[in-house]
Parts: sequence; C-alpha cells; structure tokens
Amino acid sequence: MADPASTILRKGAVTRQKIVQQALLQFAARGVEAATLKDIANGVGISEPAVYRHFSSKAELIWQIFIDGYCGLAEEIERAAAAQSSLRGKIDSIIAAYCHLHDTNLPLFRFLFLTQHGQLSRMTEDMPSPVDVVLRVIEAGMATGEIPRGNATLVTALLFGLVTQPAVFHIYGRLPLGMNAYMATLSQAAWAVVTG
Amino acid sequence: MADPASTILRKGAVTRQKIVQQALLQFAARGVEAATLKDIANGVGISEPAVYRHFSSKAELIWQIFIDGYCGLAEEIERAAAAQSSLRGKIDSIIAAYCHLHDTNLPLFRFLFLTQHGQLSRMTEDMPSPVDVVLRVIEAGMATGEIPRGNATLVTALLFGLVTQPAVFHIYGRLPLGMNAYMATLSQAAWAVVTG
Amino acid sequence: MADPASTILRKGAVTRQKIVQQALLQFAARGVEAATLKDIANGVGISEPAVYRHFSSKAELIWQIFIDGYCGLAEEIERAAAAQSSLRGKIDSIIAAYCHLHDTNLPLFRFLFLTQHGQLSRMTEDMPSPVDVVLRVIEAGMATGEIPRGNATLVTALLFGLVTQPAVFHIYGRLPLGMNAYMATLSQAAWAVVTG
Amino acid sequence: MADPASTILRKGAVTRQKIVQQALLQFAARGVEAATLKDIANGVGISEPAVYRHFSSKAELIWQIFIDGYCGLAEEIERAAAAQSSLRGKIDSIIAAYCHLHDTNLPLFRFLFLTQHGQLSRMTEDMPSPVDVVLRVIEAGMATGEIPRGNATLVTALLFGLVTQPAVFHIYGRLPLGMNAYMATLSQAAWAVVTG
DNA sequence: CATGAATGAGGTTTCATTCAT
DNA sequence: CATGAATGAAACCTCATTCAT
Repeated sequence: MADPASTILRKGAVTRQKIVQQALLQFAARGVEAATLKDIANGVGISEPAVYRHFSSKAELIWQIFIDGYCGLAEEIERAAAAQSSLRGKIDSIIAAYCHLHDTNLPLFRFLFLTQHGQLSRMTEDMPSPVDVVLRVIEAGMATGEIPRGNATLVTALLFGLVTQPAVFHIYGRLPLGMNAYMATLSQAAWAVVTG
Repeated sequence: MADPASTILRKGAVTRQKIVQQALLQFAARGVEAATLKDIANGVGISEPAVYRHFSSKAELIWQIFIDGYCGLAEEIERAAAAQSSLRGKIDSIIAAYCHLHDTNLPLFRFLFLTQHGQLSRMTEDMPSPVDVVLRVIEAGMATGEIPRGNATLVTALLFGLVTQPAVFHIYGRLPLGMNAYMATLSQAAWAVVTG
Repeated sequence: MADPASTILRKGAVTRQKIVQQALLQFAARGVEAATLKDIANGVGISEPAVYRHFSSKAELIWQIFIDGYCGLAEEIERAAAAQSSLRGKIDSIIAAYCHLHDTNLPLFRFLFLTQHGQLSRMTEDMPSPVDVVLRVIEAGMATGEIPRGNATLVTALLFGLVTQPAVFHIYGRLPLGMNAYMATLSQAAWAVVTG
Repeated sequence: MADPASTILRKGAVTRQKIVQQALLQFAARGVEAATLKDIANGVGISEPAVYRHFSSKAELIWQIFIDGYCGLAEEIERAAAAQSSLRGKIDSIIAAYCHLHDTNLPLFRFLFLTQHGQLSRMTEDMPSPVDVVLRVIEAGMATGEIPRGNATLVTALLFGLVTQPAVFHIYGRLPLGMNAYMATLSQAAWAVVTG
C-alpha cells in the first residue's frame, strides 16, 4: 500500500509552499523590505498569524526561502556538472541549469542572485553553495591543465557575472527574451573567459 | 585673486554633500530601506527635519544620489572612451574607470550597481547612462569589424557582469583585494568576450 | 430566546463605537484638526494603531462619523415629516428632531453643522441629506399653495439658519438653555419665514 | 506740504496688508489649521521669518485678522443702524452691510462667520461686536414696542442665522448668486422673525 | 486551531518658530 | 534687515508580532 504521506502533501505543507511562492512574488515585485507579511498572507488567502504556524518570523521566512533555493540549486548544478566529463561540458551544463531556473522560476532567480545576496553572510561552511560548486570545477580544470592557472575565485566571479547581468538587463527590458535564448552566447563567452 | 564664492562652498551645499556621503555609508551598511533618515541625520550631526531643507523626501534623496552618480559615471567613461582610438583601448579605459570608482568610492559603487539598480526604471532616454556608453562602443566595434557582429546589448550585459560580480565577491570576502588588483584579468576577459 | 449575537455587539463593534464617541468629544472640544488620534485612542483606552483596525485613516474616521450622522439624521427627519400631514406639522417635527439631536448628542450636532460641513463637498447625489428633505418639504408646500412661491432653496437655507445659529450662540454662552427650550420660538419664526 | 505718511502707506504696512489678504485666501481655501505660514509667505512673495516682523505668531495673525474684521464690521453696522430711525430701516441697513461684506470680501466673511467663530471666546466685553450691535437694536425695538417682547438674544441669533446660512449654501453651490441678490428676501424674513 | 483585535516600536514628514549670516 | 538653515515637537501611519477568543 502506498503511504499517503509520500504521494499527497499534507495540508500544512501545501500552505507552506503557497506562502513561499507568494512571498517570492512580493519580494520580486516590491523588494524584500517593502513586502509585508500582511500582503503575503492576503495573497495566500490566510490570516497574518497563520504565517507564524509555518515560519517563526519574517527573517526566518526569508532565510528559509533563500537557503532552500540556494542549496537546492547547488545540488542541482553539482549533479549537472558530475554528469559531464569534460570541463566545457560541465560549464555548459551549469549555465544551462541557471538559464533554466531563470526561465522557469524568475522570482526565485531574482531573489537569489539580484536582491538577496545579503543572506549570504549567514551561510556557513557546511552548506552547499553554487559558488563553491563552480569554484571547485574551475580549480579542477586548472589542476588538470585544461585551462590556464589563475585566480580561480576571480574566474568564478566572472562566470557568475556572465549569468547574472543579462538577468538584470532582462528586468529593465533591454534583453527581452528568456535566458535560454542567450545560452549559446553565454557558453561561448564563459569558455573564452576561462581559457583566457 | 580668485573669488571666494567660486572656491568655497556655501554652508548649505556643504551640508548637502555631507548628507549624500552619510546616506551612501548607511545605504551600503544596512540597505536603502533599513537606513533611516534619523541615522543619516545623526551621522551628519543635524536634526532629522534639516534633511528636508535639501531633499524633499527620502525617495528624492535616493534618486538624486543615484542619478548624480550614474550620470556622472556615464560622462566619465564617455570621456575615457573618447580618449582612446582603438576598441581595446576604449574597453580598458572604461574598465579602469569602474575599478577606480570601486576602489575610491566603494559605497557609491555598491549603491549604483548592487543595491539600487531599481532606480533604473525611473531613468529617461535623455539621461546619459553608462550602459548606453558601453553599448555604443560595442556597436561601433561591430560596425568597423574590429569585433564579430552579434547581439551588442547582450555583449554589453556580459561586460557589466564581468565588472559587477567581482564586486559582489568582494563584499563577502571571497575577493579581498581592491578591483584595481584584478584589472588585468578583467581586461583580458572582456576582450575574450567581445571577440568571441 | 433571542440569539445573543443579535443582542450583544461583537467586541470590535463596541470598540468602534467607543472610538466614534470619543472622537466626537475631541472634535467638539478642540476642533477636528487639533484633535489627535493619540488623544482619541487614549480616551478610549486603546493604542493609537488600534484605531486603524476600524478606520483606515483619520480622514476616513471623520468621513464615517459625518456620513453616518448626516444620513441618519436625514432619514430621521424624513420619517418625522412623513408622519405629519400639514406643512406646519412637518416643519415643527423637523425642528423638534434637530433640537432633540442637539440636546441629546451635542458633540454630534456641532460636528455636523458647525465644524464639519466641509465634508459636504464629498457627498454624492444618492446620499440622503437633511437639506434635501427640508427642500422637498418646502417645494411641496409651494406646489400645494400652502405657502407662497419663492426660491425654495433660499427658504431652506433660512430655516437651517434659524436652527444652527442658536446652537452657535449656545457655544459661547449667550443662550444657556438647551434648544428644546427655544422650540416654540423656533417654530413660530420658521412659520413666519416660510409664509413670508 | 502733505505728509507722505498720510497719503502713501509705508512699505511695512503694505506688506502687512498683503499678508492679511493672503492669509484670508489660504484660510478660506484650506482651513485655518491646514494653511501654513510657509504658503502664506510664499503667496506674498516673502520669506517665512519675514512674517514675524508683522505678527508675533500664527495665533496672533489669526487673532488680528479676526478682531480687525469683527470690530470693523461692528462699527460699520453701528453707523448703518444709527443712520436709520425706524427699526425696520436699521435691520435692513445691517443686512445690507452683511451682504455687501460677503459679496466684496468673501474670504473675510467666511473667516469671520463660518470658520473662525472659535476666536469669539477670546473677545472681551469692551470690544465692539456685531452681535451686541444687533442685540441692542432688537432690545430697543422691544423697549419701544415696535416689536413684541421676547428673548432678544434668541431673536438676534435667529437673525444671524438668516444671514450666515445662505452663505454656507453658497459655498456648496446650492445658492449660486451673491448675497445681494437675496437681500429682499432676507429683509422680509428678518422682519417676519422679529415681529413674530 | 485560526483569526480579529491589539500593541510597541519606529518611520517619514510637517509645522511653527528661532538662529545666524 | 531679510533670509537660508536649522530645530523640537508632534502628527499620522505601518509593520512585525502577540493576545484572546
């Protein structure tokens, strides 16, 4: 017999998920500080105190959304990179994962990379981070000689810049298409950067 | 003998400048929303309402700082680019200008590119923008054949990513040095990106 | 047995009513602008923000009190007039209603007719107004020939003057008694005015 | 040689007069509390502190305007009444003076009778008041038997009501013409009221 | 348990008034 | 002397959070 808990979400978990989604929408639309718990609760269709059944405070809500998304993405690109043997294959897979996240969950992408990197200071060493995943990939490439040696952290920063800045241009309408449309260019640029 | 009025600022202008500097510090330290006019005023050594003698609202203060810094930088890199004849020279000069701004006025750099690009939506066509300056440089390079044709806006976004993301890494201590230290790498990466 | 819900007010409704009463007291004592939400809240025994649970702003509080009182009085004198067949009977009933309101709810009377007729400009056609009730009574009297034809609106204004100005004299101690004491004179004067 | 001071106003007196007129405009437009010294000063074309050269405070400005207008009107209707021998003539002259003030200086009329009767409580016995002028006229009429005996103060209140309420109706557009247009009706109504 | 009601802290802003040039 | 600059007090209002039903 299938365990009901494994197939259907309990009511509480559904509400929690709705809160997260609504919060991301509000955060993207008005900024994290300007978004109020009242608006989030109203958007979900519940009362304000009901939010506290799922998150002990607004800060906790922000932190949970951040850490879930950030670590989730870290694990995802970890898998994506591991599935490729060549360095270029790994980089392309990672870029693809970023573009996919942007195009399928825009509020989360913006929250993670454009508005809430402030949460980064709360992260500890043991939490998986997309930055560390990419950093290790670059370091490995330098170790094997696939790419020239250099400041691996700086190269990692440059790669993140290639992915995040088009998203900023997207916000202000300068790049109207989804990130997926620019993937080939991103891939080429990334390879040009890492190979010097 | 120089007229004193042309060399010394009026008292009001001095206070205004102090408010701008203090506001940038607070904005960088705690975020634009969390920074209060009270703290800014206290930091300057004036009362809260005194700020309103110089800016009609907090939003106006934010906007003025943004537009002054953003347009000022636009004009600066315009000059920097015009002083160079080759495309690579232009790009290097622009990157140098960005790095210089970062290292000499860190709060302003962060305010302009990391925390307050939200103000971009209030900009109008006639305001000079660093993005447009770079975009025209890239378009010119494509027109002369110095670099391969492509989506100039996308390339511009990539270049901005190369410059802004190291600054983000700097905030979280992953890149401890000033941007100036990374300029050679940035220049090389930028050229690699534009030449494909 | 009566349903308790139909006889006792919910806690929220009680607080709302207390706010209205306290606001009227403060408005009458110090003027609408000078009366602060803080004083009103303190008078009720609640905190300042609690007022906003019941009224979305001070202006809304003022407007609600005005419109409730003004339309309520309109309906009351409508009934009072309808219960009388003769024109003089109608006028007397209306005057009696005004005097009764003055003597039983002095703050409301003053608020409606002496300090806040400014709210009149927000009224729309579909809201019942005491002025319109009286105006229709006068027009009917002119139509039936009970009183001579003339500018019905002007006559209505005169009647309102007969009722409101003694209330002003009352404020400054020139007419110490309640309006009820002057009702006979008011009735006689009103009839003299309408009959020319 | 004519003394200049007797023919032309000194600059200070001109400014003072401008302040008074501008204040009346602002008071009429937005209410006494909502009108700010800043707006008044700007309207006159002077700085805020300059107002304090002429009036020691806002309250003093309000009081001066009130007392000048109120006592001035008292003296005017005193003369108007004295010039007539019959009671009806006196009443008509007084009404004419009110209507004239309304039509020629609407802001002052509204300030004196509709918005600032709050100042009345600061008046002392020795200041001439329009109310007292009318009251004495009525008392004299009762003494000579021209009109029936009764509560003279109440009758005075009724007469004031006849004059002030049409002005209220005028504000809200119910009586579009100037008060002068309604003078005949006012006179007739006043006489009807005083004669019972 | 979910919610209407309430709160304490604090924010931006306005205003009458004074200071200092 | 007229004014730009500054201020203290206080107003309205918002928000995250808790209480009590």
